[in-house]
Amino acid sequence: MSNTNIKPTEGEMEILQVLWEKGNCTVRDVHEALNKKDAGYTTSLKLMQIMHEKGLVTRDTSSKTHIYRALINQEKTQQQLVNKMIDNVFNGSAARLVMQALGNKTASQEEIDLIKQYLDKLENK
Amino acid sequence: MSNTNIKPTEGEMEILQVLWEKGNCTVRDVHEALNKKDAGYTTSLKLMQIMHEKGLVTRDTSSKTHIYRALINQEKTQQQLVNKMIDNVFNGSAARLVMQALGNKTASQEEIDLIKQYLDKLENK
DNA sequence: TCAAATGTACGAATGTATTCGTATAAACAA
DNA sequence: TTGTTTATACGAATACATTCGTACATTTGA
Repeated sequence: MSNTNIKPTEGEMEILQVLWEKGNCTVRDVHEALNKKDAGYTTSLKLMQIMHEKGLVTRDTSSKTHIYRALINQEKTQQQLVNKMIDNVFNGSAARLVMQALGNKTASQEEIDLIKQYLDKLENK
Repeated sequence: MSNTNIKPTEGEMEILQVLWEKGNCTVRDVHEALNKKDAGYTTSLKLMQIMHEKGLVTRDTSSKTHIYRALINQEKTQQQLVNKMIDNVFNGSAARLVMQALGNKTASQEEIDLIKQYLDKLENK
C-alpha cells in the first residue's frame, strides 16, 4: 500500500487544501489562492516541486505551464493527522480531542447539530 | 498575557505529556517514561533545557539533579493545537474534525457516550 | 520582430528541530 | 581515597522546511 504514513508539512497542507478544493491547478492558481503577502511566487513553485518529488501531487507537464493535482486522499490524510494528534496531544483519547474541538468558538450550534446527527448514525449501525 | 501562540514541537509535546501527568520530574524520569529505544539520555536533557529557555517548563536547580515542571497549561495548549488543526487541515470546520476523530478505531462506544453527555451539557447552557 | 511577461529549474541561505559526543562536576561506593 | 556512576552544559552535526535569487526558456503583444 502506498501513501501510508505521510505527514505533509504545514506549508504543504495549505497547498493541498487548495488542490483538494479546486482540483487541477497551476502554480499560479495555488499561489494566488494562498495569497500570503510574505511569500513569493517561486516559493510556492518550489514547494509544489518538492511535493511532486515526494509523491504528494502529480502534474501534467505537456505544456509549458504545468498543471498540478493532489495525489493523496483528503480524508485519509485528515484521518492520519487526527490520529497522530490524538496520540501526541491527547494521550490517545479521541473523546478529549472532540470535547476540546467543540468547546471552542469555532463550533457553532449548527455544527453541533451536525455532530449529533452523525452520532445517531454511528449508533444505529 | 503570556503563553499565547506557543506551538510546542512534537518532541516537546511528548515531554509535556509526561510532565502534565506526573507533575515534578527529573530528566531521567521523563527519559524513562518516553523510553524510546532510539534516543539517548542527553537528547532528552537537551530538549528539556531548550524547553526551559522557551519558557515551556520551570526547574528547580537547588540540588544537583534538577526538577522540572510544566509551565504551560495543558488545556490551553490542547485548545491551541486543535484550533490550528481545524484551520490548517479541516478548512475551519470543527465538525469535520470531530467526525474524522469519531470515525476511527480509537473512538469506542464508551467514548461516544461521553461525547453525547458532553453535547447535552453544551445544549443546556 | 523583439522586448516584456510568464513559466520552470535549481542552488543556496536561513531557520529550526533533533541528536549526539565530550567536558566537567558532584555523588557514591568499594 | 579513588574510581565509577550520574548529572549538567554546551558545541556541533544532521535533517528538514521554507524562502529567495538567478538563469534560462517560452509565450505574448506592441
